[in-house]
Amino acid sequence: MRKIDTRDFRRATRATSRQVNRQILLNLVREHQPISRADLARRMTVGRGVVTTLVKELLEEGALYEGALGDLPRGRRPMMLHVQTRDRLVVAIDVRFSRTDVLLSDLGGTQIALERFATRFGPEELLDELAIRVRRLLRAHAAEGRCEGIGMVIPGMVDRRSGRVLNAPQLGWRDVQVRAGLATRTGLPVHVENAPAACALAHIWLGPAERGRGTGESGLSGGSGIRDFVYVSVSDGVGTGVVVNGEVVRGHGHTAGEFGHIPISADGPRCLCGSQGCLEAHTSNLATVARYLGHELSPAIARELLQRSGVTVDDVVRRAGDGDERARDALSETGRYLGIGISMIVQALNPGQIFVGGEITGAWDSIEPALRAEIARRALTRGAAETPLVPEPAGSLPRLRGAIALVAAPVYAAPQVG
Amino acid sequence: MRKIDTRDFRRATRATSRQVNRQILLNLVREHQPISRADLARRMTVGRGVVTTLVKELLEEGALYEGALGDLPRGRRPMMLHVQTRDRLVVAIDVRFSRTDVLLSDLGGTQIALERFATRFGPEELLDELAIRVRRLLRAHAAEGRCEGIGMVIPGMVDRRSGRVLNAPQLGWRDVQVRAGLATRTGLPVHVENAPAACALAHIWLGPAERGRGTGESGLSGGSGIRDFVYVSVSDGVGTGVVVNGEVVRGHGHTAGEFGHIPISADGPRCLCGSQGCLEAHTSNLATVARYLGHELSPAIARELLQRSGVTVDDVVRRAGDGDERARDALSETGRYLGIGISMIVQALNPGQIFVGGEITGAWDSIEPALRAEIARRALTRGAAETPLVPEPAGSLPRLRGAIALVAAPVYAAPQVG
DNA sequence: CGTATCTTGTTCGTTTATCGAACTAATTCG
DNA sequence: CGAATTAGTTCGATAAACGAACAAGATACG
Repeated sequence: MRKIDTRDFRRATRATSRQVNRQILLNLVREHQPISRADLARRMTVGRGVVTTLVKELLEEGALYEGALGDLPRGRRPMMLHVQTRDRLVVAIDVRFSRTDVLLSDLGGTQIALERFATRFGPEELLDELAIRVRRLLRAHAAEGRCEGIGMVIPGMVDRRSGRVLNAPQLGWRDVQVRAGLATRTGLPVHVENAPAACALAHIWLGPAERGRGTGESGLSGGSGIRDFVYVSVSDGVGTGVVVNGEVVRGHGHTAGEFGHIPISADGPRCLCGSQGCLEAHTSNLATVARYLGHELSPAIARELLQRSGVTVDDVVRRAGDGDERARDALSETGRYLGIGISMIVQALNPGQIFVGGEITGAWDSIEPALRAEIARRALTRGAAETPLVPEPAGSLPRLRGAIALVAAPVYAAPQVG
Repeated sequence: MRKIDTRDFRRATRATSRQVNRQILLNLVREHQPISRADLARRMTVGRGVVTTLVKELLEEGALYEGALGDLPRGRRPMMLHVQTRDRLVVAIDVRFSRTDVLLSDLGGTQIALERFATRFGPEELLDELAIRVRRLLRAHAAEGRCEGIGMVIPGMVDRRSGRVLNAPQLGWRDVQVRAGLATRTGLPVHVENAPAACALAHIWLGPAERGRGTGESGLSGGSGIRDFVYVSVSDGVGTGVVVNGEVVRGHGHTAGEFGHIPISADGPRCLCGSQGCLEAHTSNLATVARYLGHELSPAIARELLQRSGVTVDDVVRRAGDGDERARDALSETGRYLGIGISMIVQALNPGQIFVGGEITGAWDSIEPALRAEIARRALTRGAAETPLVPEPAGSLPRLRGAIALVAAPVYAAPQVG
């Protein structure tokens, strides 16, 4: 029931049908591999002849490969098909205040090599440094012809289409053309996105991060299958990625998902954004640590306090695990405030699932009860009250997975038609 | 960048290309009529031959008709095309606590006949009554073969796919199969939807209501062109319809858009939903009248108070227009609270436009300044702060227009592919 | 008035997709 | 070994876009 945009539509040409079916087939293999041609034909309710020609095309392009023969009780044994991810590489970049991560990975999310360095705050200097490291990384792994592109996530507002960073307060950037700068330096296609939005994208395309990571089999099983969910990222800031109908919502001015700055109390602590009582001011890592130290202060004062005390969120999480009651209470209170914010998301968008990412998920048993209680208390329906909550530990590098998804998504996405 | 749903996808068949192009063409005529075949070919960047065959098909189906010859400086004069709306009728039904409206209209939204009657709260009784009235209405206007379907809007949660009302507190309905009941009684296709979501749908497909309504030319110009917006309906309850990428968002459990029950104050008035300080508790018509009468009470008490005083929102709006300072202050305060709620919508979804519907728009000059100020104060970007606000008076029957859109949308929507 | 020019709309042969039936290949069962 | 069964390929039929040629209807200009 989508309206056709008469200013910007895509007409069906002779090749469109094939493109659509090709992409459906590719995704069926992705989510059901290993799978035979005959099985694909049955799932697509199409003759096996069509599958033969589509698969031949995809094999020639290197998008699929033939594996072993399958087993059947009777008849000829089928040739099993797989998606090719090993020879299709991605450079994922995560820029943050404290440091910048550069990861060489394959399209399935399997990590190959990870580098870290102190972020340079001048955009040109950072891009120069990144270009050098990307070239070196690709050469070191003989990956120069096999890299499909660069995905880059930024803590701030990004115009994904033009590849411009609109405003990243943590980096002090405003209106910076990142895509063109890095693309000309490296000769690779570059995708830039806001970090929480990219994390949500990773859950669409790569599924939730595995606990026992590093397995040979990739995480390319194709995500949770739920097409309406919200990813809540809790770290220095609090941001969200909103997914509706299998697509990330970016809004009219590329600033959708800024749930971090909705007010949840009229007289709460002052926030960096200038407002008061924002969700972020109550639930960021800074707020949690300040609360642990016995203060509910404005971030400017809290930041100073923290530097003096030297306590980090990871410390609070660890002490909670060791049974420190004050740490558990501080985290539980963060969970309660987070619940107030998330209950608004539930009422506004009725997502099928909510992912929570960040360091505090390390103390999920301190967070979850208060969070769940607050959502249940405010929900209007039983279904909304029971919206599944899924924690994602910061150790699984969700932002880098988001950067990978930026490159993977266009490879597997539905062609735009209409 | 949409992910293909491998559990529920639509494969491209031989007919798909044509269906897509047919629908694009239909929408181009809809939004640019009168328009010639040659113009359509240029806009679609396709040969005129394709347009000829597509148009022939649409003419035979009665979706288009040929009008007069156009004028050109040189060359053969083009035959102008129009969409057929006059001979394609719709029955629109708006069920509310106070009354039920039944409207016979055409696909373009031009009203033909309107009936009103007291709502019967038994679902079966109401459906019986509706079936009788629909049949009578169609016979009286010799429209029995020309009716495309029935659109019905409900104040409550609706599963649009199955046509069930999940929960409508105002009517006291729970789990009522409305669609099947009315379809078998009338023999017509029936579409059921939550009222604010339908109002949003009307803005997608019919555009904003005209001030000087009743003009011969229909409102089928095709909407505002903005594909991300929110419709906020303020009446007995406060609800919203959320539109992302030209499509209404319904959520995982069909309850998206319940912004009315997000909390905007911790110690605010108690709401009918059981919670406290909900947006609805601060901004519903009930709340506005109570505030005018000098109380900020829970709705249960307020309802009784109102019945004793006999004052309605329309009275408050009228008195504000006459210069009553107390009325203006009460409405301004409603605007301020509405601004708090809407600023959350702006931060969450960054819509390109916000429509406000309901009786209080009759005193827009009392509402708007406080509303605008609150949004600007909380917005994170200049673009968000300047999000256009568009009032829609209750007199333009937005809910009935929503019901019409329920029938019109599937006729013109993009075919689902992928 | 006659002719060149220009634009609209139709027709028709070419290419390329799905569709479906026939065919070959590989395997198990009796 | 032969019948039955399943996988995968091939090939002719059909229907769509594509593109060039053509007819129809209008103006401009001698």
